[in-house]
Amino acid sequence: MSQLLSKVRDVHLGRMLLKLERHFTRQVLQKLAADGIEDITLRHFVIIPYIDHKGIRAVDIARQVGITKQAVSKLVDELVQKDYLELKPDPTDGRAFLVSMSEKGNEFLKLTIKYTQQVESQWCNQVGEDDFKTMKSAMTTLLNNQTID
Amino acid sequence: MSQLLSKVRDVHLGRMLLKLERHFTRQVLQKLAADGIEDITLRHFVIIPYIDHKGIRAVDIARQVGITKQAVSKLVDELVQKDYLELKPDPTDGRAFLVSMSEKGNEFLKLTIKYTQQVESQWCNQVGEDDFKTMKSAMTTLLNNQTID
DNA sequence: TCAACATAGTCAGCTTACTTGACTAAATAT
DNA sequence: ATATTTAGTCAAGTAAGCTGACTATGTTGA
Repeated sequence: MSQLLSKVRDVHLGRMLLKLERHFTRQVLQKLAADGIEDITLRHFVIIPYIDHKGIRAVDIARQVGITKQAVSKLVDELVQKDYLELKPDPTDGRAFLVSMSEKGNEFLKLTIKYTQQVESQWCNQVGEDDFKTMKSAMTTLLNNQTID
Repeated sequence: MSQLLSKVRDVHLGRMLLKLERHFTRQVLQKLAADGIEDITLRHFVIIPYIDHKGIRAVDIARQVGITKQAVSKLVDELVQKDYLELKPDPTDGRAFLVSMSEKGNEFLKLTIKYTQQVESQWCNQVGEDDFKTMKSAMTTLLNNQTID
């Protein structure tokens, strides 16, 4: 029995993924906080990669991220209030708004990219470049194979 | 700018980890549900690997899992109520209880091990055995390197 | 061409999975 | 023996979503 148990402990991939994600997030947030950015969490960052200069509708963010439009609406609201995002009415649809980056948003984005990359290269050093690349490409394959939202 | 954005989208490891974890969990739960087990979530399963036949105190589970003793207490309560776990007073400490597996708990555990392994081998087939092994060992290294709770 | 349906976004309230804080009772340390 | 720490509980708060009901536009097909 205790052999079974130790198997679970070591092998359980879901748990490993969860722990790693938590750690990754924590590290990036620490770096951001060190720069005085504490009004944003990586939760907000979940929608940021889907926003470009052309503008995107909340519903389209929701679809791509895989969360409800209500959740997106809340995130966008918060980010607009904090001046990271801007809203413009969609000229082609009277119901919709186009979400785009503000000046401040672009600055934040650059910083975040820098920091996520820093954490990644730290991790890369820890496991070696070859293995890190293999890990990431395996993860990419898995993500592409299963239809995730 | 849009190049930067696409970089974030592709590269952001934290997001990949989160999505994969979500998918892994969902798949295992589906298999359990197909067996009629719907009163347990992988949230519960988070503490289960730390429980053995000798018994363990809630506080020690909390320390190892990295959540509060209150959260553990709630999880244990639920699992005791559903008959997966048993509690015995700790003979060496009048304040403490020892948490251990019940019959039903052991059955559930075996099933869960089977299913997590099934999902893993599915994933393994998708990326190839070599890459899968590399991925997992890289993840293990990363988890061991950072002091996670 | 207008009635029927679909879609974008909002508001409200629920849920999950924790957290922090305050407490009791037992153990340990000085 | 008294002070401090520790195990577990109770209560309330919080984060980050969800579902459901709604309004205001937009699209479609009989």
